[in-house]
Amino acid sequence: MSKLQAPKGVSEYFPPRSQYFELVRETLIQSARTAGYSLMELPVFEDTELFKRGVGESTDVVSKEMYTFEDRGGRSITLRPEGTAGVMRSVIENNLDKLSLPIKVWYSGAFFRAERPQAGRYRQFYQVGIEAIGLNDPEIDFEVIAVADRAFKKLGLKSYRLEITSLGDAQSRASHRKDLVAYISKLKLDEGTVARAALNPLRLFDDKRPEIQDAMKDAPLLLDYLSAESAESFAKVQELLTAANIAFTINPRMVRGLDYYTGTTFEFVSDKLGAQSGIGGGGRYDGLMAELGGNDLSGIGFGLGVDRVLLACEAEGLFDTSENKSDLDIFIIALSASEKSFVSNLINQLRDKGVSCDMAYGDRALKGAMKSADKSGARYSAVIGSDEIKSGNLALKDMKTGESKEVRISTLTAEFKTN
RNA sequence: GUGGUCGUAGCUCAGCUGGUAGAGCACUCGGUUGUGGUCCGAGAUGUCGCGGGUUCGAGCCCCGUCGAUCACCCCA
Repeated sequence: MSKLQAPKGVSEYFPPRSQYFELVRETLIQSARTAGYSLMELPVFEDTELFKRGVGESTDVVSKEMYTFEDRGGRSITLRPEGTAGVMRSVIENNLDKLSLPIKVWYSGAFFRAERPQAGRYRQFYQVGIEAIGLNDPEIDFEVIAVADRAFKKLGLKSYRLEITSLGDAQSRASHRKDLVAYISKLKLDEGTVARAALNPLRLFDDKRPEIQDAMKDAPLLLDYLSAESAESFAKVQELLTAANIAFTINPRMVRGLDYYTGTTFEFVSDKLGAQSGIGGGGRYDGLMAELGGNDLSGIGFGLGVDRVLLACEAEGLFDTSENKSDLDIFIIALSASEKSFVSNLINQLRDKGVSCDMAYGDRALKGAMKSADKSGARYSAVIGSDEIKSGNLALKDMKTGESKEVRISTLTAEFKTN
């Protein structure tokens, strides 16, 4: 008999670390809210067809990483491997694009990919993403990138870089692809690599093996094939980033794993994380909405990996784990069993008024109870015995300074109002 | 999916060439009458990931399995 354990490759967050997970996620979301994005809460499973058509059957994500199963009604269901396809489906289904454009939404939640796990690569992982749908303005491209960058800076992240490129429009890609395929056909490659190149020749740019990188050294770059329009738009995005003091490098060899990307494409990479270093990425996706049966609207968005951003923050030592972080205003101790119900009642009333508080449960001696007060991280503590109940006063002790002052129990709430 | 490394108390780890387990931190209690964080003392804790095998005997050897981890692949 084996003991129960979590399925392979899932990440779990519990105290005390969960507070940092929450902080990271909230900071990412807050940045989106600040820029006018609204919540989109979507199902974690969708019709398998959505991802096949949206993400692309040639991608690894769809061809070998999806959690697909049949439900009891015989439908093929897939646990969402990414967020954009679901958002587009919902936008189309609910006619959101009939309202004013762009539609700006954010989402947050769990995503699923059946990969071999590794630090920073989980089978269930968390993303915060935004989508701006309906307009193709370089200003929006800039906005999306800036929302991500602002969140990272707010968290205090420093050791990361932004890489951008443009995948151009359909015409740009078609003419480049022709030359690239011709170039690759002259290379001596192993079978698997040839197969990958056949699906998407751009993928070879991303191969980390030195011999492939060497072979691709002189390959034609998509950036050199950009149409005048695409080039102009890409230049504008760079101009806006520069003006906003957002450092970036142009990486003409950057490849994204999802097939729907077009135009401006970007990736945030931490250099503290080893192999799974992408902490977020995104890009424009012309044609995705039409492919899914909607109007032919352009869109751009990103997905940020909450797990990885957390890992990056920890690697940069941004969280002081030595300090007791807590929202508690006060921790109250009943001196003996006879005062326990009085204290229980008191903290219940304090909570009604919005004061966050806790009490010493169990039958610990005063010393032990003080220890739990200390560990709770509460700002103040108070002991209540028969004297306090008789006089109606208690000694409010500041846990940082050790000083205490007399306060009437009936007006205790007032002590915390100002905070 | 491919290859490598690892898996011992809640945590971090030690355990010599096989003789049935330890340290630090954390935890609980105490250092006389109602106040924590330092100090001192005492105490509890493990089916040594799981299942087989070799052996008189295995935490140490072999096989399998589960999980983690590193790289590839891929990506958040």
